[in-house]
Amino acid sequence: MDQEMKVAYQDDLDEETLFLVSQTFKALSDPTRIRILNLLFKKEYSVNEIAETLELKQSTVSHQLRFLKNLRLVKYRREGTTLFYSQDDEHVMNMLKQTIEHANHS
Amino acid sequence: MDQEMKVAYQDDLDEETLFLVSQTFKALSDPTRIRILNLLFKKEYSVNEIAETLELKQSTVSHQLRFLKNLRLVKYRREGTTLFYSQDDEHVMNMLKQTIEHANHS
DNA sequence: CTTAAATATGAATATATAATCATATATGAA
DNA sequence: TTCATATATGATTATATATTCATATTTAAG
Repeated sequence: MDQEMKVAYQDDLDEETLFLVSQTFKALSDPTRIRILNLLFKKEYSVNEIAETLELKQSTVSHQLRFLKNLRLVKYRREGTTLFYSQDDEHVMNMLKQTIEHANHS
Repeated sequence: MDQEMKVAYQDDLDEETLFLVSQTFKALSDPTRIRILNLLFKKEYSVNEIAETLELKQSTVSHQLRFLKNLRLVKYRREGTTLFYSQDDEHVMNMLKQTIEHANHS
């Protein structure tokens, strides 16, 4: 490896890490997604239940769930025509919980 | 308080919390800001040092530092015409460090 | 095979965001 | 005061994002 590249990168992050980290935090940077994940702390919810509870359009919830699903932050199980979504990443959910608590008593 | 409002809000977050939490994560959702904060793990840097190290425009760095400063994630001290920026939020920096490590061995 | 219910999807739109350029401001030295 | 250096700021532009509407798809029931 070239000496100059080493120097240039020694205090910087590689692209893959940067992408993964930024995507993870981006998932938690939108109020709607935070509200959805906050629901999923306690139990699983169907798409419609989330929409009703949070007073959001069904399509809004579905789009955001797809986003969260792609990042493997949520998973679902099917029961007939109903899909029950639940959390699927302990690390991220813990960060969210911590930050909510941090924000609450500040 | 109205019964209906209670019901609507019981599993939801209040607006202020939601704003604080989303802003915090938004700060960490941009690759450029992540790279800047990643530098500040080790030591303080001037604006120009950050720009040179990360090969960014001076104005880009300055804009992003203002963003991070507004959220009190960084602070600075002056030495002549030079401003040295450093980290100013342990909780957020720990989250970032954890997530970088998590991303690195995955 | 039709229908109803639940969910997903695509297109459109409005808004937010990041980077850049040009320039302003601030500090200290001469 | 003049100048050089470091940093900040405002305006512009390009891109990304979230929401919405309309409609498609999927599943199970009848």
